[in-house]
Amino acid sequence: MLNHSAIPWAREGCGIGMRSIYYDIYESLRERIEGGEFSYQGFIPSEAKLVEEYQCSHNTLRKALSVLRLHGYVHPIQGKGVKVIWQRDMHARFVLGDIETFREACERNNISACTTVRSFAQIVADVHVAARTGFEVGDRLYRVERIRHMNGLALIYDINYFLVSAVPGLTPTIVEDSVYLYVEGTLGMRISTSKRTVKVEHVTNDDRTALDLLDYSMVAVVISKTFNSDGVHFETTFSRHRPDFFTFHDTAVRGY
Amino acid sequence: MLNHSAIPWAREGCGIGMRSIYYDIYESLRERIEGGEFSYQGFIPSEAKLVEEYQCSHNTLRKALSVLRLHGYVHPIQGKGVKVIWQRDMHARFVLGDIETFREACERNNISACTTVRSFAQIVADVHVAARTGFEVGDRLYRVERIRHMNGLALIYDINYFLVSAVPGLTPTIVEDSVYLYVEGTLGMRISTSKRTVKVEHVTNDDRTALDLLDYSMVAVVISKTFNSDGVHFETTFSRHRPDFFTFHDTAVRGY
DNA sequence: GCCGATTTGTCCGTATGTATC
DNA sequence: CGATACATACGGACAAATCGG
Repeated sequence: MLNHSAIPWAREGCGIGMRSIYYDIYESLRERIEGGEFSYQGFIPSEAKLVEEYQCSHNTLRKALSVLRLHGYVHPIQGKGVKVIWQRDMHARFVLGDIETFREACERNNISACTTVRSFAQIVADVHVAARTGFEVGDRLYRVERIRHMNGLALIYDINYFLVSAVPGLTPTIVEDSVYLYVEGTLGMRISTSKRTVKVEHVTNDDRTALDLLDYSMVAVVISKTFNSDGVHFETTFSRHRPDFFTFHDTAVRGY
Repeated sequence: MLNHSAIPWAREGCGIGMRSIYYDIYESLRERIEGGEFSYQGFIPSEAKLVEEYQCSHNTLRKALSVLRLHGYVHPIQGKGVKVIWQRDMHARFVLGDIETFREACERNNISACTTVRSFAQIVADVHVAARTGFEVGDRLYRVERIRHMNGLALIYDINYFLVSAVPGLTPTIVEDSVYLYVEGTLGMRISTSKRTVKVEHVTNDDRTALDLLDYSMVAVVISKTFNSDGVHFETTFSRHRPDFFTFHDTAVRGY
């Protein structure tokens, strides 16, 4: 079964899964919606019925519903019911945000993907780096450049900065595989919040040499600042995408 | 006082405000964080203390905290406390997403802003329009083109599609002022969920004539599908931004 | 290493308000 | 008006994580 989430740490097999009643109910209802049991613009059963069905409390079910709402699956209407507003997205070539990661999208489309490490170094943040990354001047950082390939095309150019004190023992080999597997698996670190910013920038000389850019003169840039379970900002990543392979999804909900 | 939210319907003066205890507490804590009472990486008072202070229940306070968390203000750590992870963003010229709208950003920077209507028409969705907007073939739609100016520069080119049955009586005059004021004020419609997609596209001939593009060859495009309080998809908007005046913010939280 | 105090996380049951039909 | 359904709020209970003695 698929886990539709672009947030790296939300993938299956990473870290400890969300074992809680409300999350299980959320996943169950999500699958029932995606499976077509409840159709677009239709209503799911009432809270009372679902409480009976899942044998849980009112509050627990409401928590599950609130997560469904935040992810854009349903829309509750006071006095009427909870309406389904999710539709399958037909023609998204490459989706970031709520949907899936680079690797997941590749797997789903049966596209061969691989990652190569362009550079790996330990640095100390100077004024310039600190301003760009949000770290403090003097912080020791790993600086990693990686290139994501799809079907032999270099399409994403990632520049990561990791706080050494939070992610000790990082190596080029680990980085070529999966940093999150190392961070959550070996180090046992939990990751929680990610603040992301999307911009559009002119291509740099590095972009030109790193990516298969055709004649594109600009790239989509996702700047992601990630916090671990201690609330420490331990990573900043600049993800530079060729425009035609870039899509970013987001759901905004009133009152949340 | 400022309401920092880019989601149009979350602005002050639109519709009925969020009058609830948990939301008042959320706003209070947000202001205390932004005001510097609690500093970055510091802890806010414990749940028990805040329950005492705000004279509310455990659960109500937790709801306020969950909203703070979803907005990227705090990070709770089990057994320790709730850590502040919000920092003031220094050098964002123009921010979309969680922060503010075009109009708000202009007001904040003391920049004169205005909107001009480029075209206004009623159409019936054909196969092409339906596929692009998510409406059904045959739906009657208002199609509106507007240009947002800052300091005399045409920087954003908005193409809106409104469902006529949901937003009857729309006129060019209303559209030049504020659609949301009309929709929420006059029609009394509540707006709830907005699904947004960010892409980067080549400039079109329309972009060239509508915007002051300098030598940019691409634009940032925000495609926004908005649902009203009945869960009906009533608007799709394509917002085409000059790249250097475009920033999109987002906060992703594990378990939500 | 253990224990107890503190703090957050989850869950339950209940009551009341508000909107829809 | 009453029945239904979602929204908010309260209070209590226990689990899990952290920290200090």
